[in-house]
Amino acid sequence: MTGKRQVSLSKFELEIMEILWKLGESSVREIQGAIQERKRPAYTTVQTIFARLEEKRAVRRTRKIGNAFLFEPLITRTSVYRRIIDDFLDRFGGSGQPVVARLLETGKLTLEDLKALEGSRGAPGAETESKEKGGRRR
Amino acid sequence: MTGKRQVSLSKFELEIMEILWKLGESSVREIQGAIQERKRPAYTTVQTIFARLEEKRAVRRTRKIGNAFLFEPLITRTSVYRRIIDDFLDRFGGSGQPVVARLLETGKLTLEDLKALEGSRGAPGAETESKEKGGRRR
DNA sequence: TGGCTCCTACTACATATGTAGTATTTACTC
DNA sequence: GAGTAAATACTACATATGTAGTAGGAGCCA
Repeated sequence: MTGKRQVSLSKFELEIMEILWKLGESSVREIQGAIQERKRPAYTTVQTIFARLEEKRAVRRTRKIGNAFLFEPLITRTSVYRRIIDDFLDRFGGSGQPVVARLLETGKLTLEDLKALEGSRGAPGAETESKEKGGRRR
Repeated sequence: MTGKRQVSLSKFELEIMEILWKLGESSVREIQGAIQERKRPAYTTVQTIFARLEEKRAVRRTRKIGNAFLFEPLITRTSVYRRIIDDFLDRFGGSGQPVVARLLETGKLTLEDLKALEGSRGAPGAETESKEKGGRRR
């Protein structure tokens, strides 16, 4: 492989990326506006994050509308998830058991989810990537 | 509740705590010695971490042996796990699905684990706390 | 008691991250 | 073309974290 170095995103960077993945090509203003009002940071703060995301090669400028740039993601949500999850699991000595236990405990994961996952297990091509549609609850 | 504020530990701090939970009351030297040689940091580095863990009320000094202090954990492994896992899940909008998918994908979680977890689900008192004995593989 | 060794207390410093201000520049409107 | 609004580019700064050096005190051995 040529480039494709594993980017690691901070919490806030990830939030910005989530919105960008959802909205697609967007301006800083649009992204900022899409953040929940309660936690909406200053415009320049979002801008700073974009600058950092550019450095990390996570996004790039596509074109200019008026005097504002539009950005688009350069990395997939799945690849980022992978990285974060793997990093995370490392901290637990590699076993996912406690994680899943906690997931069930808090209801973040249901038995139906488990069943579904068990079923898809081993089906070639049924990678995480194909599951991105999964409804996100909260 | 009086105190018991949620402590958040950094990656390295957690590693130190893991060793301390395993060995119980220990000196800085013992902890440092227990770290894999390949990644063993300077003695004073471990000491610095202990100072920070003290500030965070995660450990405390018990007594002195020779001119060295002994430390013991003040927080449980489970409570820390809870915190880390919850923080982590927050980043995913709350759904654990992709996490478990990735766990299965990498083999960090087996179908047997899932089955076991499914079984224990709903059994009152069968909280994560009671599972700390679970063998950690790596 | 004089050293030598080991430990503790402090200080230091780079990088990452959250957060935002200021100075310039760019575009559009008259 | 001049004015104004909005973006960009650059700078700044606090906190967290990884990492370790240095100075000075405590114990122990001869």
